[in-house]
Amino acid sequence: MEKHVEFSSEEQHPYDIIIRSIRQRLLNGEMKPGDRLPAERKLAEEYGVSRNYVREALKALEGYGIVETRPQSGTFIVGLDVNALDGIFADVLRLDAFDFASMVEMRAILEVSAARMCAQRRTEEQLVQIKRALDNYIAAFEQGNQEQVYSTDFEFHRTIAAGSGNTTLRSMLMLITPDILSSYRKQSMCSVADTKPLEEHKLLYRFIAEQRPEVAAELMNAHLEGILNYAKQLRKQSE
Amino acid sequence: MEKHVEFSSEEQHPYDIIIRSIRQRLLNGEMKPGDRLPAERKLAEEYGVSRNYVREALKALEGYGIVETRPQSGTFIVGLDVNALDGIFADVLRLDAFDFASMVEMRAILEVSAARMCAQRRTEEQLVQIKRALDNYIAAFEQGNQEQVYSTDFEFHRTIAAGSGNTTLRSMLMLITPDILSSYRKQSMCSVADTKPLEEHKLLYRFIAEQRPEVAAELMNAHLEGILNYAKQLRKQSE
DNA sequence: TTGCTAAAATTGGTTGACCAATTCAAAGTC
DNA sequence: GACTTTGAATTGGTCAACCAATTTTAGCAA
Repeated sequence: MEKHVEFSSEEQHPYDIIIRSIRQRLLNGEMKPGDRLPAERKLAEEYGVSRNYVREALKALEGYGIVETRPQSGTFIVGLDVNALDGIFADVLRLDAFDFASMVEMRAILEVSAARMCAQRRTEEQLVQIKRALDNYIAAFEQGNQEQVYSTDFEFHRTIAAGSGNTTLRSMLMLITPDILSSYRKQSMCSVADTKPLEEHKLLYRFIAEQRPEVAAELMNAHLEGILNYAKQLRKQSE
Repeated sequence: MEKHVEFSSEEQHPYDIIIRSIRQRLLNGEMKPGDRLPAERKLAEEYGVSRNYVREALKALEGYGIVETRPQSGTFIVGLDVNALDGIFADVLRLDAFDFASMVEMRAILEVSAARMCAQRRTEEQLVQIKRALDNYIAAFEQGNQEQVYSTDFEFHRTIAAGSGNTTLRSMLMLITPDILSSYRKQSMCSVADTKPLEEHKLLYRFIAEQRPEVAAELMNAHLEGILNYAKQLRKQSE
């Protein structure tokens, strides 16, 4: 293989190639759950890539629970059913291909749950932080700074997620929000001209302060409705 | 720094140290959103670690949308509000500390949504795959193989998530399920002796086949109720 | 002073080499 | 023959060095 050649957009990244290949070995029956897969050096040589890429790929697979790696011993396929494993593989390979419609839809589900749980369980300290985020949002609105509005809007929603008391929910929301934000920017959604979201944020804070879970959840749902409809349109278009 | 010293459980992994430090610089005001952070070599030298760890940490931060790295140019902090950025940092640092209660609670939220959406939108082909997973599950049950039951149960739920048509939902579920599964194993939950989940799976398949979203969602909720109660107990204990 | 050009320094991307822990099999012992 | 010992080979973990693209700077010309 040529040395020091950057990977053009046409050819796949070694990362993908390796993961796909390991998946193939599993489907072929060449390897079974529980087996130890070839050493990193071996894999690197087979695919004609550096060991770094192999390690990177294996690390990703480990993150998804497909393999376990024991130092100075080897990397092993976990003892799940082949079908189950293949399902995870499919997800790992597509993970960066989160389509926008799915993300937005998912955001709505998570945010509504977060609002409900936050109204139920928020501590006083968390409420203070939500209030602070709200104030920053209002200030950005009055200032008319579009970029600041995005940023503080994001922060407001994040504090609510934190107030849900569910660390997993919070992390998952964080996982998709940056992508969604950048999409908003491109499409110039949530213009600063529209004051409706501002009122909704204020009201949302009140419901959370008053600990009214269902009302808060409903309002959050309404708050994201515009975006949801947009997602539905996208879904229809792609059909 | 000593060479080739494995990191004991007491001292933190370089990965964490680097991320924490970058966060600190941001909070100090030493760096602002949009700034370029020091070169990888510089950071490596400062923290007395290898460049590998710096790159690993930066890659993680890039994955969470905190920084953007441009080849041969540098790594830049994205232009979000400082508060917003710090929120993400908190999540990145805690990500591997998904507490079990949160994960289980989250799983229930995701699975109920998945069941509903699956009943609405599943294609015929997806239905076939769900049926196949169900049959494997039943077979494992009759065979009395506990490990196989876990595995096929997991696969059944996965096919439903796939049938939801929402790739993000699917990926998120995949993200937490392995951890949950391993916890189940440790606690010997969902024993093969109990045939209730078996009946629920059969019924769930029927509702999805008949395209009855709300009933399917309700049943899924009931199906996970036992686990949810367990999570609530854990939450109370930790309070 | 201003604008342009080229070379030197800096950057992230990539690779090969080294390290200690583990594994495994052959030699040794009873 | 069964068990133990030992050392060589293999493993993942770590690090330093090299590469090409980019950025910065120094020099020169107008």
